[in-house]
Amino acid sequence: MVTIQDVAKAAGVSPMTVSHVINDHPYVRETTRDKVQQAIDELGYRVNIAARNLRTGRTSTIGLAIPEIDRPYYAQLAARIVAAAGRRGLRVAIEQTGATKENELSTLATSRNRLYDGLILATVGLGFADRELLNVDFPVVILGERIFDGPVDHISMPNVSGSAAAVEHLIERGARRILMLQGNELSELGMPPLRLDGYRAAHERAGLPVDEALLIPVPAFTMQAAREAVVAAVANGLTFDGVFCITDSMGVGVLRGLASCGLRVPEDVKVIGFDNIDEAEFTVPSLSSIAPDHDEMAETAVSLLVQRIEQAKRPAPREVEAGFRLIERESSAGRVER
Amino acid sequence: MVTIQDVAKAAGVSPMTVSHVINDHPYVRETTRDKVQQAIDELGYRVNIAARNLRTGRTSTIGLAIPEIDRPYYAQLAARIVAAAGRRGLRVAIEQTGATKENELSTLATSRNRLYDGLILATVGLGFADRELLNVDFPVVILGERIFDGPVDHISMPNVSGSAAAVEHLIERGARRILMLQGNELSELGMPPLRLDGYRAAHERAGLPVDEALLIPVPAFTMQAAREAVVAAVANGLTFDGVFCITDSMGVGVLRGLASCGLRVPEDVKVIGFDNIDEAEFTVPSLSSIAPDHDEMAETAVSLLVQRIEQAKRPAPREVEAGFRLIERESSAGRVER
DNA sequence: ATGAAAGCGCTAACAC
DNA sequence: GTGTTAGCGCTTTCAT
Repeated sequence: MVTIQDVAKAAGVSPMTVSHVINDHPYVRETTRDKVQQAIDELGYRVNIAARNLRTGRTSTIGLAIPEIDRPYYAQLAARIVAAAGRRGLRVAIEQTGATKENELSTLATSRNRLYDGLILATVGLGFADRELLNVDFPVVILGERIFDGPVDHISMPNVSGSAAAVEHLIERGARRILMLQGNELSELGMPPLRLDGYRAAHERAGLPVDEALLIPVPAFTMQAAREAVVAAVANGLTFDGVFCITDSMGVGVLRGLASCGLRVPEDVKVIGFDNIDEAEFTVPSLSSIAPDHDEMAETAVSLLVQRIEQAKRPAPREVEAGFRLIERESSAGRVER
Repeated sequence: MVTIQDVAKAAGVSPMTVSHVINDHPYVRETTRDKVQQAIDELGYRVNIAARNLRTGRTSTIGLAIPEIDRPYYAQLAARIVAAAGRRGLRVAIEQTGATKENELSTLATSRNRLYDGLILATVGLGFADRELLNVDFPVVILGERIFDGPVDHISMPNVSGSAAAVEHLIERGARRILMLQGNELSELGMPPLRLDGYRAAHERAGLPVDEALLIPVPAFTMQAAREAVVAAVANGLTFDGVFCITDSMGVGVLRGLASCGLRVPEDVKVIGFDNIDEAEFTVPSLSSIAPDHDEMAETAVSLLVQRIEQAKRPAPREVEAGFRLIERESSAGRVER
C-alpha cells in the first residue's frame, strides 16, 4: 500500500507538503504541486480515509436510518437526502432499521462510534418513553413525525393538516362514508393517530359523523396489507364510498383490491393517498395524493444536521413542518354517483 | 470522548485487556470481564471505529454502487444485499452512481481508499473499453450483466434466456406483433441488446418474422419513458398485440399508457415485464414478469465478495448466472381475441 | 490470563 | 512555502 511517505520520498518533499497538495491547500508553489501530483499519479497513491478520519475526527459521512430501503417512500426520500448531502460534499450511509425500536436505537448507538458525523433518523418505533435516549451529544435530526419533545431537531410531515385536506377533498367530491386504513400501531404517538386526527377534524368541519366501523387497523403500511384489508372489508359487507390511505403504497394496494372486488374507482369509491410517491401517477386509475414537499424536507434535514455538526455549541432543538399540496388525479375525480 | 485508556484506568487493567473484552476474546477471567464491562457501561465508552479501521485495515463495510436508489428494482436488490451482508456481520454503504460511467468509475476509485473492504457494483455504464479499469487489486463483484470479460466476479441476469421465455410466453398466448421497448443504449454491450437477443431468438424458434418497427428505443428504463413511448406508438398508428418490457418499471408505465389509450390488457394487448418487482403484483391488471432469483443473486454476490476479501490470493474471476421463473399474472392471461 | 511497546497513515499546530 | 513534531485510538506481537 502506497502511503503519503512514499509519495513524499518520491517527490523529494515532506509528507506535509503532500498533505497540502491532496487537500488543495493554497500556499504550495505551482512547481512543487506538479512534482507531487506526478508522484501521486505514478505510484497510484490514494489517501487512507481511515487514517484521515482518525486524525481529523471527521468522516464526511452522515448516516441515514430508514425503516426499509425497498419501500418507495423511503427510497425516494433517501435519494433526495443523498443528493442534498452530496451538494455539501457529504457521503450518506444508509442503514435499515426494519422499523423496530431496537434497531433504531442501535443505529443511534453505533453512530456515536464516530462512524458518521451525524445521523438522520426516520423513526417509526421511538416514542415518548425513549426521548431520554435521544439526549445524546451527537448531531441527530429526526425525520418524519413530530412524535415527542426531545433534545433533537425534527422535520415533521403535515400529518394532521394534510390528512384533513385529503379527507375534505373526498367529502367535497361527495363521499360520505370514508374508510380509513390506519396502519400499524408501533408507536403510541406515531404517524397513524395523527393522520386519524386529521380525518376526524375534516369530518367535524363538514358536520359529518365518524362511523368507527370505517376505521380499520392494518398490520403494516404495505400494498399487501392494504389490499387484504380492503378486500376483507368488502367481503364483510362494509359499505363505503371513499378511502383515505395513510400512505400511497397502501393506496396502490387498495386500488388493486377494489379492482379485484369489481368496485369502480372513482365512480363507486373515491380514493386518496398520502406521500405522492412516483408510482401514484402510474396506477390505473392514477392515485390522488397529499404531496409533502420532499425536496424541502431533505434539504432542511441535511441543512440542520450540518449546522449541528459544524457548531461547537449545540443550538436549541428546532422543529420544521413540511408544506404540502393536494394532487388531484383520477382516483378522486368527478362526484360520487348515487 | 471516552477512550479505551479511560476504561482501562477506571477498571484498573491495561488497555489490552479492555480490547480483549470488547472483542469477545477468550482467556479473560470472568471477574475481570465483569469489572471491565462495568467500567464501559459507567463511562459510556464506545469504540472508535476509525481507529480500529486504521489499525486493522478492515472496515467491516462493503460498498454497494447502484444507479439509483429510488428505482424499485435496485431498492429491492439493495434490501436483499443489506440483509445478506448483515448475516455476515458486514455493514453496507449504498452509493448512487446516477447510471453514469464516470460515477461508476469514481465509486470504484474511492472504494480503494480503504473505505470499504469490497465493492458490489451494479453497473450499467461500463463497457468493454473499461475492462482494464476493473483490473484492480481490490475485491469487486459486478452485479447485473455479463457485459465483458474482466478480472472481477460477475453475477449476471438471465438476460437472453429470460427474455426468450417472456416473448415465447406472449407468442403462446397468441400474440404475433410484439412491441419491445428497448431502454437506453448506454453501453454497447449492456442489458438491452441481450434482452433483444432473447426477443429475436423466441421469434426465430416460433418461425415468426421480426418487424423492426416494433423495436422502440426509449431514453430510460422508467415508468414515465415507457408510458410516453407506448402512447406515441399507438398515436403513430403502430399496431401490436403484445408488449415485452425489459424492466417491470417500464411495464407499469406501459400498462398505464395502454389504459390511457383505451386499449384493454390482456384482451387487446398482452404485456409482460422483467424483474418481478413487488409492484408487479399490484398493478391493474397485475403484471406478468420474469422473476430472476434475487435472493440467490444477493446471497451469491455477497458470498463471492467475502471470499475475495478473506483470501489473500485472489481467486480467478467467476461468473454466475441467476436462475429465473416466469410468473403469469393477469396482463398475459387468456388468448388474444381476434 | 494480562500487559508493554510499537505503529497503522494521516494532519494540526507550529516553527522556520 | 515547506518541514518537524507529535499524536489521533486502537490492536498486533510478543513477553510474562
